[in-house]
Amino acid sequence: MSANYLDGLNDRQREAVLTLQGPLMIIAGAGSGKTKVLTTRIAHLMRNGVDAFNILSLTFTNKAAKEMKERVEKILGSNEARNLYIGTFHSVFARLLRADAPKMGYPSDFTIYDADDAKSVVKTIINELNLDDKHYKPNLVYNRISAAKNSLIGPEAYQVDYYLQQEDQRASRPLTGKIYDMYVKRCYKNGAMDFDDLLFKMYQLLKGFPDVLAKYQHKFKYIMIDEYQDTNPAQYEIVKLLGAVHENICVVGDDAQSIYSFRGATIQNILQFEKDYDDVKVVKLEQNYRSTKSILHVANEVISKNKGQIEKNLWTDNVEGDKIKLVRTNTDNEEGKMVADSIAELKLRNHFANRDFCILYRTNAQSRSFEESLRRQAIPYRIFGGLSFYQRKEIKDFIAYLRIIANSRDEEALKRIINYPVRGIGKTTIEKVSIFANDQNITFWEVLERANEFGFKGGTLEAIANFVIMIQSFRVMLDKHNAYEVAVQVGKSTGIVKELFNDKTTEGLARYENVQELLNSIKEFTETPTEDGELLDDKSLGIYLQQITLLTDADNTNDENSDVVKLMTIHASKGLEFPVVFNVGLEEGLFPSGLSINSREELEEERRLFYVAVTRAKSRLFITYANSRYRFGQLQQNEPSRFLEEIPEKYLDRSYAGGGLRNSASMGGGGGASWGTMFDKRKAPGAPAGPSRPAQQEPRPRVISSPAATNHTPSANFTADDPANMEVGMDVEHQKFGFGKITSMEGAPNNRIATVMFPKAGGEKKIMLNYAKLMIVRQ
DNA sequence: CGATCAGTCTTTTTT
DNA sequence: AGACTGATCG
Repeated sequence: MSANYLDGLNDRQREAVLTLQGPLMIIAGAGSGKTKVLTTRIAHLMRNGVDAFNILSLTFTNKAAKEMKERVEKILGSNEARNLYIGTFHSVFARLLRADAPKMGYPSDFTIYDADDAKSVVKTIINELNLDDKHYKPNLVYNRISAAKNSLIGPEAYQVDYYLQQEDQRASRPLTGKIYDMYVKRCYKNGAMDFDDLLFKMYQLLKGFPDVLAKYQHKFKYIMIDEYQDTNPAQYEIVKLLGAVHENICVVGDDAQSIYSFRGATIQNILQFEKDYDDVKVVKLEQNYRSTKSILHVANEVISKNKGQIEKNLWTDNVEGDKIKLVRTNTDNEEGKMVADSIAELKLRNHFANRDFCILYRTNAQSRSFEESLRRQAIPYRIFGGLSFYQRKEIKDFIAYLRIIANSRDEEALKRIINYPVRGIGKTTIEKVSIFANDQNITFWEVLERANEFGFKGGTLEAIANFVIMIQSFRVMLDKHNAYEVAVQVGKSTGIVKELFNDKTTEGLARYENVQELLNSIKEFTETPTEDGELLDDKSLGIYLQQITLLTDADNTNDENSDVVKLMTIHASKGLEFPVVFNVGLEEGLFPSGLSINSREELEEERRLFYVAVTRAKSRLFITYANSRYRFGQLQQNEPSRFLEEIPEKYLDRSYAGGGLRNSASMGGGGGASWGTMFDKRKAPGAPAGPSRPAQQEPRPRVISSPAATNHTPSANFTADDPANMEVGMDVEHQKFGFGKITSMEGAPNNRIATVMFPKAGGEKKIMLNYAKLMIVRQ
């Protein structure tokens, strides 16, 4: 009865929680207790008589939604919270669309295409138009389509939009609009929506069907939106429509943490919220409960370099804490080693657990050197992001069967498994089916069903017929059996499970286990009733498929009890916090990304990203960068990131050498051979080697290949030397060309080109030192 | 038809 | 360096 859940709030937080009516904007600085405010506010609404069914709460990740629901339940001490409409934009809209999709000609259990499926459709269309897919890159075209949808521009509008047409002309891809048009029609024919459709179609539904709009306007009397700074125009318009009647809209966000513009998000949504409604109340949460003063100082300094922010002053009562440790290494591998050594040492000296550490990088590709070094130290780790469980090949293959069972129009799924496992339906046949389907304007599946009418004969016809019968038998089964039982049957009938079981390689074993895990997850799903008690029987398969498509890696694998070091991109770390954070790869071209330094807007977004990275840390923060690293197979020399210059020297500790076990960062510069790590990396293949393959107890990292990818090098101790040290007259070794002598040298200091005489490899060759790997044999 | 191999191309972040 | 594609051979 008593509202003692209000007791733990500070004044600002309480004000936000108590403001229930009218438009409200909460500017929530990093670590300011945003989730607490959101959940308490929902609880407070419910305590004040608002029915959970009338509250819509949109979050950025599924995990955040789940967490909020649990916390509301805890505050209220009841399970009423299960009736809240809470989830990501995409998952909530998918659920709403299920009810009304037929109004727009889609099946209610429409398939949701993930980015891979969507790109595949785009590619098919590009090929059908006989366009060169090297000019019309499916990726680029798809991104363009995606951006259009997120701005609510349909194919018709796209093709008459002067500005967009100009852009496509300039990129010499004038037919992009045409592809867009065909893409939309093809998805429709396939009974499928892509990620962006979940927003676009939702908008069209509300716009095109006033009764539906009225229904939801009435239903959602209170709307809350988290991470508002990362919403796009489509989301903005939908929210505006839904909230138009009651105007009880509460948005929460932090303009300083807007990092998703590449996905169509626009920071303008939050900057202009005050102008969108009359009498907007603004509450700023400025007290940070997460980080030390040192960390917060750095964060504030960094973000102050951006222009046009909502004014705020983030402060904390926490201790001063250690200075930020700034560490420079020679190479990316040394960076990895330094981080792993430091983790080992901190565990030893300060009794940190593995789970207290997080390594944050700008791009997924950077994980490699950390994986290697952590393995060498036998420190268990887990990579978040990248492929989600459901995007692994073996899982996607299996799921493709379920998809085609649930929706016979799903051409992408069909093409994926029509010949997996091999059953004699090859490329030529698929091509033919495709052409018939397009000509007759029927689905791929229908052509298969009526294969004899289209002139297929002999073995091919038989193979098709058997396939069709098998899929039909699964569909029949679905009437009396749940999704799990059908899935098990699929595994049996197709022979997939058996095939994987018989593959005794490490990868094969992992794949087999993954499929078993998939079956378990289906079982769990079929045995758990939905939130609003929806009956699951016949529809369950379609709903299951829709849900898993919207899951990300970070959503489902976040078991707090596993004690592992976490690795992820900064984007993926949004909303999380860790006692010790390593922010790595602070180099020009990498962070800020070389693709984002050409406009003020892009650069500022990179800076916000850095701000996000810094504010993830609770007590200790390391920032690292390397003089050189391999990128796309080439050795690159990098300048330190410009962001580092923006941090006042007084907040930095540059003396940290890394782990204390060995000084891995012998300050580059002059002197020839240095590099403490030069030798331990490549224990010659035959050498007795210590823990050559540690970490058996690893928490099953994703299926990664080759633990110790040893290059088959001419010399056992081959090491690429720093180009800066090379001079005319030196004897050198090249991985491919063998031994040679440098006869002359040219080019700019940072891009030197050596002419090398290789007696055994056809004489003189010009070698770009930044790219090729040369080792100095004799100076 | 399908598996293997060499040659080509990429080059940010993700619901 | 790694993924992907196209060509070649069984």
